[in-house]
Amino acid sequence: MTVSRVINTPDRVAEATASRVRAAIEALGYVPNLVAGGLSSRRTRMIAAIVPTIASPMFSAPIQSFTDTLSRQGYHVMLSLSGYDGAGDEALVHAVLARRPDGLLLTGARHSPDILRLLRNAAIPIVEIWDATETPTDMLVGFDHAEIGAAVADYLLAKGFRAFAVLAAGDPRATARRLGLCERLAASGCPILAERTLPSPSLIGDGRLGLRAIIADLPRGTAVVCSSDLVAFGAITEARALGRAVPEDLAVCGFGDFEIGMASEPSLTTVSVDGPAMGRIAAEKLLARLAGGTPARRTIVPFRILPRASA
Amino acid sequence: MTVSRVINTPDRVAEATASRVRAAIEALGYVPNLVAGGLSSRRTRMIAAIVPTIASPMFSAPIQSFTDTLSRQGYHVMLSLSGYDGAGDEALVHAVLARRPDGLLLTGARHSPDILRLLRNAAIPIVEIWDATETPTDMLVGFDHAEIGAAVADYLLAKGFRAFAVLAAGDPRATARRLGLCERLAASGCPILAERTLPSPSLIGDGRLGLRAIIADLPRGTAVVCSSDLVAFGAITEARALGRAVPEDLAVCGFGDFEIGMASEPSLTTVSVDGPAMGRIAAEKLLARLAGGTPARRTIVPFRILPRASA
DNA sequence: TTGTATGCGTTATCAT
DNA sequence: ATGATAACGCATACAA
Repeated sequence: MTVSRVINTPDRVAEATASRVRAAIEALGYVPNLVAGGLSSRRTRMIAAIVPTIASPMFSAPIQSFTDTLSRQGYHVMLSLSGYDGAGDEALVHAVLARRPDGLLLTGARHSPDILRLLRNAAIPIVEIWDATETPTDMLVGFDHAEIGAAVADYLLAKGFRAFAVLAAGDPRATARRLGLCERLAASGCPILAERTLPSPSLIGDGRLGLRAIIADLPRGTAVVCSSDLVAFGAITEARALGRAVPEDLAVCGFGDFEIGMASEPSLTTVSVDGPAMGRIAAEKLLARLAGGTPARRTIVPFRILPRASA
Repeated sequence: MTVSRVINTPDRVAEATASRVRAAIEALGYVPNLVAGGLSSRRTRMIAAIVPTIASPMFSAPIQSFTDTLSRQGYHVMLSLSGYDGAGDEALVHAVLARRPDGLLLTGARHSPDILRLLRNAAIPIVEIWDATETPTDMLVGFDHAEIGAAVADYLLAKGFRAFAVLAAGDPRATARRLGLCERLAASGCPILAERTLPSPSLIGDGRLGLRAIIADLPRGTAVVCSSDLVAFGAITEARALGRAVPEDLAVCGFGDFEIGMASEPSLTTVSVDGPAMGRIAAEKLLARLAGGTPARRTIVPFRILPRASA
């Protein structure tokens, strides 16, 4: 018990005793067992995070800052990669909760009833990122993808574009952006000349292949809206390889403000969303709750369209 | 005890009993507590991984496949990001070992004596990646960075280049590649006209800035060797922006075979190392040991130079 | 300031 | 095939 106090609440131990204990700890190479500590105290000081993948900056950036923020407060992050297909999600959540994390980060806010039941029974703080439902499971930090799609439409319409094509991944968030875009374009009477669904996560190569598949249908002056900067970079690369000038002949708009967009030639018009901030805020919400506070249930992070050279 | 058997060794339970137990599990929403299980069995079924960052594909790719491989076998991965400065590494390892992981993945094979003592006392399988020392702490999967540097030198010398510049990050592995390169070039009597140390992890922007800083010193025909494809992509971008043709005027060579190199214009000559394979093999080594086997202590993954358009 | 008793929720082991 | 008992290594609560 005295050893436990030396480690966790050194103030409550006489300095003479504490230094004897520390000497013994050093001599023995003692490493406290947090598994036992977690069982006893019912606090594991561990946070679980479930994201589809870390192979895309869309998730590696928030997870990086999420982990950084939590580890500064003595928490560890258990990372689980769910993929995009949704199969096995319930088993994954079950397995994660079996570790008794003190808190949980989830991607997206739509879950099956079975998963919701698991989450509620777990009775731990949960933060969902990358989405902006009005009714989060617990807490949320994200934004409205449909709104972004509409904003992109408005931007391109204001720039004078009247013909459009879409290269978008099929996951829920990319789909929401696509629908927001298409709805706004339809309301303006503008046609979608071609549309192509890409895999999630989509890479540069998917953008190249996607553009190649539709380019014959795209007259001069078409704006190609892409679901990520990687896709957009691929689309630009392919368009130029096929002799179509960007933006004079084809315009391209991305999403995510990844570093590649700034170095692209021409530089990439895109939507900036602060991924690292999302991860940090998610961590802060969990920490606040674990400290007994009541952080805002719902934080909408700003986005803004970055007009650059490609559209 | 019967519940435990239904969950872990269902074969040893009568089917009638098992189904009653399963019904109760379902009715109660019971989720087993792996913290208690781990304490009792002294197996946490958790593997810890320590890498500098996941913001670079250099590490996110291996970690992705490492995690995938382990989770298929019922293991969870606890991810810790160490940064590159080395400060706090001992505290980090200590904190990680306090969770009693069944195995550990580390980046690199050089550790302080204090850390080595911690690792040995932990008495768990350890696999080090991205390095190729002859004397791994336990197991290792990686390659010899100095050898890669020398191979790049040979390739460029064979292509006829006689003037060189280096844009390399300062971390131990990038440094090893740089030294291997410079040694070989020195042996061939070729000068390094300019050299620039970049931050770790280096991004596209670092490549741009780095090249801009040295470009005045680079005559036509210089080969610029970069410590990653991101740096190389930045260097190409900057060179072209400054009116220097690639590869006719300046040649550029990268490292890592990231996707961006294929889409780059001109396409990027680089060194291909199979990051996902490294992560998978690391996971397989740990799994083999945990299953009582004796996998090879040391696996060297192949690399090869990919001659493309930029050099 | 330090020490003692107890319980956290499992699994290993032995008994039936 | 199932049950009983005793750890596992800490932290909580209380006592001294």
